[in-house]
Amino acid sequence: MPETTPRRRGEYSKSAQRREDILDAAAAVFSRAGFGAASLAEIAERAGISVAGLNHHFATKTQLLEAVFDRTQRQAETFFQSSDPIELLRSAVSLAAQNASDPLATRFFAVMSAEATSPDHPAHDYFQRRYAETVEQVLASFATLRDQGRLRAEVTPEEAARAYMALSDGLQIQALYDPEAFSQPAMLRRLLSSFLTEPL
Amino acid sequence: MPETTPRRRGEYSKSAQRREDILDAAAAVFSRAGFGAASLAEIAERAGISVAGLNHHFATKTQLLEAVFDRTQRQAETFFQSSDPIELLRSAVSLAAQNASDPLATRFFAVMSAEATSPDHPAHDYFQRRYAETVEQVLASFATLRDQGRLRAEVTPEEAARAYMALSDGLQIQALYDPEAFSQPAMLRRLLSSFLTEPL
DNA sequence: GTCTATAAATTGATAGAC
DNA sequence: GTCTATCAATTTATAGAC
Repeated sequence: MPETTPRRRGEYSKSAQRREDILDAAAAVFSRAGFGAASLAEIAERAGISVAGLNHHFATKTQLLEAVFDRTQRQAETFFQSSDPIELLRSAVSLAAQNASDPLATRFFAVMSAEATSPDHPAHDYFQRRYAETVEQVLASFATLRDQGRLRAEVTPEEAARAYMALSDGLQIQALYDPEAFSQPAMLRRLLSSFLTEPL
Repeated sequence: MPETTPRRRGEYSKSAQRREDILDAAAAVFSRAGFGAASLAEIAERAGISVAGLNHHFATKTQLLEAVFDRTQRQAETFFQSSDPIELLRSAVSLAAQNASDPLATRFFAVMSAEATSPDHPAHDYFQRRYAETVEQVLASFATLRDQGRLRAEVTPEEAARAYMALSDGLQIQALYDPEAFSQPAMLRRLLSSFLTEPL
């Protein structure tokens, strides 16, 4: 990148790196304390910056939380792209494997999705929309499977969809309390298979 | 009760009622804010008492949280008493119905079980023990069902036990975001049935 | 962009009167 | 058993120097 560029060399990337550091620190503190009890002082300390410096990048605590969501959202978007329903279920199992290897991110979402059930929580609308969208998407996949005769007759597509989401959320909690007790992806794969006429 | 009793008439019951009021208020605030962000001032205000008066009944915030757990524990103990495994699963469905009618208590446990996955949370040991005990109990029931040939061969007792717990926890979150979308007990009953060789 | 200094409010908890 | 008054610590956010 030549020096004629308006932005001096390294300036942007250094600032962007600082932003990433802050978001890492914020995710860690939010996941442990929840939103309300998380302190900007601790986030700033973890990020190696002062509170005033932190407030320069993110003016308010809520904006900081939203920035953490935006980032993880961008990272997750690449995960569910296949249109083949079986492939999508396999992606879900892969996602469980990723969750098992990243307890911090797992706890962040577990804590936020629980406390954001309160209507006045800053992430309430985000999660309400997110759950509604996920139900729709997974439901569509199971509906396709049913039309192909690959869903067991005892289970409706909606039941399978809500069950998948509940199993995913619930197994993460269990794994956080006892990571050695079971394999999250293996358990999820076998339970999803129990809804199908063929193994996953 | 004659006046010669050391405890004056009505004194105990009034104090006990105040305690109940405080625990109600505490459960409401803890469920919305989590433990760390819950303020004693708000709890005291809801209970119609000063903060100092609150501290007279419960010396510390942690003791207050533990008292809320103790009470709900006592209330829930009467729920799972049957030794017949099918009856125990039916009790689980009834419990889901009760949860659906009490979103405040539901959110209290959802929020606490998520944030207590952090090892330094005041309720961490409580939930870790609670989850381990529940796995054991439900596992034993499904093992009995398997021995009786009432559990589908594709599902192991441990998978069924962890699935039940995950479904229970996960469906509660979904119901908190969209209470009208589905019937929690009906969904749980049908999903549990899908693990069995006979409808529940 | 990052800092020090500071504001204004709130925190959990205690002391002591009644 | 409940109160007022108070404590020291921490909270989010801002102002202004560099």
